[in-house]
Amino acid sequence: MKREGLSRAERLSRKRDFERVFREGQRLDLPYLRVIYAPNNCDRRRIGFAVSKKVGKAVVRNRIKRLLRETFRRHKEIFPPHCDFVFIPRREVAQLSPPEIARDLAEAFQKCSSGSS
RNA sequence: GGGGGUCGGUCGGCGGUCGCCAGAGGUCUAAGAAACCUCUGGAGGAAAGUCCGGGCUCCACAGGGCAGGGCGCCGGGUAACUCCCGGAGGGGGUAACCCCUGGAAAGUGCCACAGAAAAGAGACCGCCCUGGGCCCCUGGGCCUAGGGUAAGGGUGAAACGGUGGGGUAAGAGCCCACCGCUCCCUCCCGCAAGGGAGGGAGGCACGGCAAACCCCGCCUGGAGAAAGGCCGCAUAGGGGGGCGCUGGAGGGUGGCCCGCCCGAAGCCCCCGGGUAGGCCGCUAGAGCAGCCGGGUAACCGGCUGCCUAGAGGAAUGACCGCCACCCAGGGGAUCGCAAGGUCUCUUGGGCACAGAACCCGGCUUAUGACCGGCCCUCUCCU
RNA sequence: CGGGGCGUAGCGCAGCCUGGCAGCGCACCUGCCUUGGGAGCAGGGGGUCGGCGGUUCAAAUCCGCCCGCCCCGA
Repeated sequence: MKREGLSRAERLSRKRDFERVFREGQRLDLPYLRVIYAPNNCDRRRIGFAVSKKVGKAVVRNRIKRLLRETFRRHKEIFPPHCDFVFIPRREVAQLSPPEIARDLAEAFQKCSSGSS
């Protein structure tokens, strides 16, 4: 598999996958983004989106998903392995760039893992 | 040159790094899947809102009536339309041009406030006549009762033709002339809505609102791609209730009735329980481009060429560089008396609205900028 | 994909169907009462009727289009 690729196998596409993450997952909050993640039993990280219509029109929602997908694709190493992630963004995400989001997420995951260990 | 009207077109280009979706081919493999490689294709004029109209699919056929809903000058276009084109009448604008459209002499209803009166008119003030009383006194004034009067005043969005004359106690289409209006007839033009001309009748009746009920005419069965079809899995069987067992329960998707069809022994409802995975539908079509022909036009016909996203928790992207385009500031060159124009360099900023979810035709709404055609108007020069 | 509801004063709501006055409660302001406050009493101010058009003499109300919020069904 390509290191910086993002194929369909790396995405969540079933209602029951989403429901499992929401039910069993941990929360990670940024001012502009909430990530819920839970361990899965496959050998890779998978992502999914829950973007409310309140965030914006279809163009804005699509842009947010693309930015977050790009962030994940370029910086998979900062995410915990063997987990499913659901991103719940706020509208401010549309104004950010992938490196900024990656920096904030890396910091947050760092703090989270050091706090739990 | 300025302002305006109208019709149409375009959505930036090139390159780089890392990626996404679909299809085809290949590598690998016993085969398939996965993975990887190559090639090709990959958002819009509104893809939007979901406001109309169709196609398609299912409901036996999509049949009749009622209810409900929609539309409304005339003719044409179309698969169809509430859309489009052409015309008619009315209104607005100097004009190009734009906007509006059945019936109020079938009925019902409403027209607040103000005003005397608001719709088969109406007497508040005023004007006039008559009776009575009082006052100055051959005439009038004031008060009062009855009557006449729609010319004048004032109210209102709206007050039941206008001007002039006759007439009268005062007035009034009461009568007359002209203008306006209504109805009828004939002729001409037009498919028609309607227009024009001529003649006749009528003193004039018919206020407004149907985006109030309504009347008239026309259209309209229902649901929607989670339509629908195939495969797989499941439909175990627990509890309660109802109606039937042979001219018949019940069912066949929309409100009712009829009709029609299925249904001969079971069927229906509620609680509880189970399922919600894959494939097809899914993109070649009222298709797009060019040319020719018909038509004032919308549009139609013929020929040739082309294949142009099709998928899900959702692809068409992220970040750079260069060049275009627009705006603002500064520098230079040049034309000009000047305002300013043209070219060039540079700095900064801008480059909208918006993302296919079965497919088309429209409507509506959101939008930065550029390009082009035609037309109107004002100003200047020759 | 289909359907429904709401938007009126700072807040919560009537009025809309059947068109002419925009109203109610709480809150706010002023005065009285009280040593002061609260309560009470009396008086008062405040609304582009979500926006833009249209019909009408007249629109919160009727008819279009748009905006925002909320809720259903498959």
